[in-house]
Amino acid sequence: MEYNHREVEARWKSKWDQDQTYKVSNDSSLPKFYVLDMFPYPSGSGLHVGHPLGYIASDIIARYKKMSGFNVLHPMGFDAFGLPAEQYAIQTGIHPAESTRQNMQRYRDQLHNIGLNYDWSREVITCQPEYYRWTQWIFLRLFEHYYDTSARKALPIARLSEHFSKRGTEGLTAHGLEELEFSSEDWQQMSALEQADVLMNYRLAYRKLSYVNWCEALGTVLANDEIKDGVSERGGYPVEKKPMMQWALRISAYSERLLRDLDTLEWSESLKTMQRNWIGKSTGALIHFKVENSNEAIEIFTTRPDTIYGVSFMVLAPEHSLVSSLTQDNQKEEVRNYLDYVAKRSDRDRQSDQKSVTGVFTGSYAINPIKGDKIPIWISEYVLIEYGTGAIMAVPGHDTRDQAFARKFDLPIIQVIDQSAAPGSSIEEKKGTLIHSGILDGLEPEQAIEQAIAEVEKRTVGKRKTQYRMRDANFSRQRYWGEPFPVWYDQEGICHPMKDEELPLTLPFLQQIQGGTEGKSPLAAAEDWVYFSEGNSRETDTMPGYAGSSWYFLRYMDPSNEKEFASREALSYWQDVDLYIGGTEHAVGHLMYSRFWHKFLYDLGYVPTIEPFKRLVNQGMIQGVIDSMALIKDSHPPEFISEDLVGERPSEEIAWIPVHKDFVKQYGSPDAHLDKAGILSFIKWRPDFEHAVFTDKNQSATADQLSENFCIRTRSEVGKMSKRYHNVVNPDDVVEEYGADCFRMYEMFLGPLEDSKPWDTKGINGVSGFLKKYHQLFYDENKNPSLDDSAPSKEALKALHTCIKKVRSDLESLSFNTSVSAFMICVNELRRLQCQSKEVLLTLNKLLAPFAPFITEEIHHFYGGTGSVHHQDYPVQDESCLISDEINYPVSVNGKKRYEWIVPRSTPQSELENSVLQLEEIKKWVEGQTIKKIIIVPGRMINIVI
RNA sequence: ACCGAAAUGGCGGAAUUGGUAGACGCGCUGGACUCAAAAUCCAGUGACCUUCAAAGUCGUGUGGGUUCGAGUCCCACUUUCGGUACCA
Repeated sequence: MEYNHREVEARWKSKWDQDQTYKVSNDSSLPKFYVLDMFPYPSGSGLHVGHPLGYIASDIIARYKKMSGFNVLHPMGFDAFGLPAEQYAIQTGIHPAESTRQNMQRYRDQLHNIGLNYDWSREVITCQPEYYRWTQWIFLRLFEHYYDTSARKALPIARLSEHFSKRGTEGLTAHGLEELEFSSEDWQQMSALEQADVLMNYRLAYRKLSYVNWCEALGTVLANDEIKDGVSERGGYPVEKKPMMQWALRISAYSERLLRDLDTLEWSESLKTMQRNWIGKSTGALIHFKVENSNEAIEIFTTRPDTIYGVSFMVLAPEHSLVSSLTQDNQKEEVRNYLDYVAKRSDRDRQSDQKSVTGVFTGSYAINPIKGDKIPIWISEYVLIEYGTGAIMAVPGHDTRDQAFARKFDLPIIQVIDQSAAPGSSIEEKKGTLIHSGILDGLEPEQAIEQAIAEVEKRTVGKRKTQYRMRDANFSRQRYWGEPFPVWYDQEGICHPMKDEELPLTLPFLQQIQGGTEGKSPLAAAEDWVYFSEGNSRETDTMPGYAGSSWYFLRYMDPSNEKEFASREALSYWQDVDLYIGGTEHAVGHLMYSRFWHKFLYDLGYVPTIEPFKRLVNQGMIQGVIDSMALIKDSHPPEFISEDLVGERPSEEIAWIPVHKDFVKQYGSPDAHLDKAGILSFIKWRPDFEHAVFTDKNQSATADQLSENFCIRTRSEVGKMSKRYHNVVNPDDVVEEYGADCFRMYEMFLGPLEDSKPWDTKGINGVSGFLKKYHQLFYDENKNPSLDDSAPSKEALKALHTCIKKVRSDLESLSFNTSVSAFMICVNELRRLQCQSKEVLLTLNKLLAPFAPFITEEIHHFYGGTGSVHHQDYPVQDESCLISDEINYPVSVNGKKRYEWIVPRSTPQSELENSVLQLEEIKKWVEGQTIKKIIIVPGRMINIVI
């Protein structure tokens, strides 16, 4: 009998909705388990087959845990504020709220189709005022707190004002941007604005001058990503580094805790390493270098104070505040030209392009505070203003970048460590003995570092410092589609928080969304909203995408609470996320910000755990294949040629035009090409190429004149699946053709969850065939039950329990691909055995339920099961069914396998050793040789060494 | 450039602590059924050598190393993917 997935799946989908099969209660005596997916941004191209990979995995785990006796929270929502909706609005005039609403509905339908067991009543949407009210509320808490370095936690800012009025900055233990020093009298005499500025220096949410990539033509700030060769990727407009007052979050205050608490998490070592490197803790010294003939000093941070005698020049970042004052008249022109050049380069370019070393001399000199010599001060793009102090002491003898710079500009390279005793070590390794280094001579680098720090501290020209690479997070966006800041500025420019009861501050509706000029945000256009009362004005920047996503997992615990972001009871029951699954692209950004917010909320006593995500797994990306046709540049009429004809043509003569995947024959294979029909579809899609000429091996003609056997090959590359490349594969199409069960199992079967892999539908027939065979086990030709109550055979029980054991251990390690193959092996075996035992097959049906929720629910009810199959107990293996009486030993000679030897399990080792040499197949290999030893690994293998 | 990951048949991938490389599936080849095709079922399928078979040799990105034994551990490299702070 044929299994009709369309009918069965539609029926159970609505039955599950109706019965609220997946509704989760906070009121339960059962132990909790919280499985979370990274919620999607609802983009205009819909869900593609890559998204569900992680969702299916978490769904299987959620169902498995539920069947194992847990109360499982498995929610879904939308990260609904974001740039694409805003850009779409600018292009089309459709309001982001509207396009986002439509996209979300499409996503919901798609997710529903896959049979995911979300409790949709807990849906969280970041762009809704009911939600972002609490995002704003958390922002106000950040604004109202500072980080106390002694208490090692966030404390109310009011304590600071109190401290200042009593003692000034004396004994201050607050994490600040700049080190300030003033007395209590100074504080009393400050104006309200001055006091506000001082406090701003310590708030966890604060305003500071930051550099952004400003594009005047687009009226917006750009990400480094959006800049190519110094101009905007979109439109090719000039981009400049512009200083602007921006909100920032003081994540740097939490560096040490973010670093230390990584040890408590069940995350992959590689991911923890990435976070550790991102935090980038390093110890060293801050050292001041006086500028010759000036009162100025340059502050630098170095991890290698031991090499201070090797400093032969200093380098400032081009944006460094001392650049203009240190530039001598005769260098002015050159410096200005250089700054113009640097302004056009992104941070990425500046770091990655290390072959072309650039820089300019300021004309000024600094004095080495230990050695006392005079050294030139240069400016170079390889020093970044955002890292450290934005200035370095250059030691070309022991730093490769400094060395490249010294070579290029012919500056002295001084060796201060004799590394001859450690051959093969790089110049940067801390191996050898200090030389030419005065008081440090003869020391090893590690000792010399300590000695040098002691020396600079003694001379009060510097001090020991632990530095973190992680910078404070920029929290302002000059965008419309984001959370408004719940603050306002008075006439003096003092920033005031709104009251909690005034929240939410809703985003005003703008008919036209436009980038401003000179850094103004689109919200500036909503004048009634901005100037809400006489002399006062609102902040016109909005919060970035990660604001809403930094705490959404807490809201799922109590999504409709209007009094709190979540109740104490809900928080104390659900605690934290037990398993979090999402893409590796969030490895540092989102995961670091969420951890920071969570720790802050912990400090304030709102959440019970120090970390939000106990176990985390990054699923790999499912990539698409991007097919492009070769267009000869500047050809008239435009000429496309087959990929195999491109041959030796220089790459600058060819433009690669992406082709919609639906036009491509043999899509995803090495033989991918367009035939005549494909070309006709292509010109219908791209009418601008209507008169183009297409050339393959045999002919060259316009579209309508092509012969039937025409074949133009395309270039295929693996890349992101995205609307931009016209290669999005919609899960709905796969579900329609093969069913959700099949789609789910096929995605899992593709390979390990954590690996990236290109999408390919070719193998899906294997899983589809499996489900058909599975179905046939339960039904005879007349749709009647084919199972009975007969006692199962020993072989059938062994097949079943082998499968249970494998699947259970695979579920714990999230190895879904091998559990699918375990099911295949089991079903093949039970078919071969013609097993008709209810005991075996209905147990197998429960085992498969988390993977294939529809077909198993159908079978469960067909055999009179009550309730949902998804509420049954998950099968447990019976080890006694698994033991075999024989062992199959591979017998190797010198590590090369020569024979397979089956012996009874009970054979003692001594007997194995004696009789293995009597085997005919082994004798011929060892005859006449001296046997050195025989290695027997019990139950595993035997190796004879000669 | 820096940080992280990956590389195994024609393809996706499998392989407890180092212990039978290629499970499972796709594809392909041959056969059965059929007038024929599709579907289904059965058998074969890493490469080389060999008339066939048996047997053998080689084989997990490249080059070295450790070991009785290396896909797995160590060193050096190549390529691809993700991230690098305003894409999400």
